[in-house]
Amino acid sequence: MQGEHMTPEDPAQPVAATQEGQVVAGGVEDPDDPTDPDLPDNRAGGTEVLAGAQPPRRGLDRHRIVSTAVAYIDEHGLPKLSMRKLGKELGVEAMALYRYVPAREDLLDGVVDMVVDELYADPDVYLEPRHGWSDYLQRLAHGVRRIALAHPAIFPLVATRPPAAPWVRPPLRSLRWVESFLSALTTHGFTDDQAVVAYRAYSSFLLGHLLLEVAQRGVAINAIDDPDGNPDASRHGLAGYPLIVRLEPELSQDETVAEFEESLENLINRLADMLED
Amino acid sequence: MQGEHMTPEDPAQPVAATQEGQVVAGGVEDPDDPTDPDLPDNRAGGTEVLAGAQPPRRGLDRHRIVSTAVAYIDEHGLPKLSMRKLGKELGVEAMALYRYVPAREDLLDGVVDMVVDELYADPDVYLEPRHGWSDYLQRLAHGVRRIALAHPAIFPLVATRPPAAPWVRPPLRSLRWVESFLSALTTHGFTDDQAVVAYRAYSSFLLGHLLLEVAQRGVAINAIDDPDGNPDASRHGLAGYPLIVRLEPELSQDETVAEFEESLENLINRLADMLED
DNA sequence: CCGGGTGCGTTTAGGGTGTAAAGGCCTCGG
DNA sequence: CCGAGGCCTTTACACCCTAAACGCACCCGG
Repeated sequence: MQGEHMTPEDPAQPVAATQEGQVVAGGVEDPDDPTDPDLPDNRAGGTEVLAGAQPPRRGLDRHRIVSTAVAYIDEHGLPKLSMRKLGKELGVEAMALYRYVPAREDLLDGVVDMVVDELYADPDVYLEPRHGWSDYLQRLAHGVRRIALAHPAIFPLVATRPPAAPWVRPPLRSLRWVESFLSALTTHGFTDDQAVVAYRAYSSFLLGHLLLEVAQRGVAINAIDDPDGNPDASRHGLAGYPLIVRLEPELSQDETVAEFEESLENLINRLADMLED
Repeated sequence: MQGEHMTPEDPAQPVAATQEGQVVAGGVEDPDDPTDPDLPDNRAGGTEVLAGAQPPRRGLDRHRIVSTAVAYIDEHGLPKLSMRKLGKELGVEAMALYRYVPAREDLLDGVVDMVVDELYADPDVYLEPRHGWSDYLQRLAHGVRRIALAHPAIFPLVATRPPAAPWVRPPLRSLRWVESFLSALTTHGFTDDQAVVAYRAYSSFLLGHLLLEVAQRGVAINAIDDPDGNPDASRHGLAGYPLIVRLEPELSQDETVAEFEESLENLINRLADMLED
């Protein structure tokens, strides 16, 4: 769009300048932007975490259960997951799962943890900052975004589920990443207080943006899955909302990539300003 | 995601002390900051959205059902709500509800809508900007925050549930507020594009921040509700995280009010800058 | 006055869910 | 060879959502 100031601090930005700008005419919303580098389909390295052995082997263990649950939720959505279905998926009776998983709630915790742990397998995200703190934040944000887009049905759980360390405000799932974050900042000029402030601002921005993005994506996907949604049906009671009607082209445009980039950059700039004071 | 706040029928009550309220000590501070103006207990005026007739009258209608559901979720948490329980609450069999509510999912939509509609009853939030656009944004943000804090167990639904107009990106629940937002900005110097950009940035900031805040609040409340949480248990595997341990005082401090204020102000400044270019 | 709708709540029923408890099978170590 | 676990299945219970049929009380036109 317009003003596009990258952080001058680090020319080796992991993400090239977003210059998609081109939009499919007719206001049609195609959620799969082929230029979005965080979309799973556009990822180069085939990082298939789930080693789907097609024949339902007889070896049952917690990891296999949880990863099957992840795949099942990815495919059918969270509400469809039940112990019985998951058992069937594994060629086993529901009760067998209870030898490895104490309860359904616990299973969901495991699902969240496993998905969050995909960050460790992401070659573009470093646990330790190698090219400065702002590069670190950029990479981490895109890594988390990749996870969100890869598991849109699971990501809301990350935000909703009670966290591991309740006394961390705001709480995030992975203590290891909190530690990594704080370390990256405190070793790069941030005071303790500044690092904590930065952590709060960063995590709430990231969560909010991705949750919204995933929600709208889920809707689009649901619409495909469940094609009773007449496209004109949503336009029904729009009589009283002239501005929404007028701005429909802009509103229905998928600017999530650009908006994400811009907000992230702004946040980082804000943190940089904080550093100078 | 448990809630413990009563419906604000009687705001004159000071901090509500739960009967089983053995206060859990430990690192978690008291989440009820008596200086936070958005907390329901610190609110002055009476916002009696829920007309709760104490005796279970025989008149059944959709509004009464939904508002009872809101109260029930506020008190017992979302997972405890079932048609049977809600029926019992209303002195009626579960199936009776189906004359007014097509299904449970629909009921939850109604719950979200009712909670969002509390904005209209908020005397401090104007549908039209009276003191400039930035005052409008401030008031709106605090109004939404008040709702989130009044219904911590319900607010995650607002973010999670598929929206009314899927083609609005990002989608928010209330078309009326989207319209109001766009109107406020476009009549105060914003171009159409700028207004849409502002809408995106604003809504994702607000959602992210409040979701995080409500989640951490829910945790603290859960700890009271369900006192199996040994305060030392959270400190279990903290051996490998020296920074978290060192920054524990800062991290466990409840800075949500200040952080909210600061982020909101920063966002508004950013929008103001956009206006000048 | 009456008799049939009509609105509203209840009963019944069927399939689904989480999970506690007990029962079978099969493979090991002594 | 035999007992002991480990691993999975069976059974059972309580609860869930909801479709369908049923009663009951009212109202309203004849």
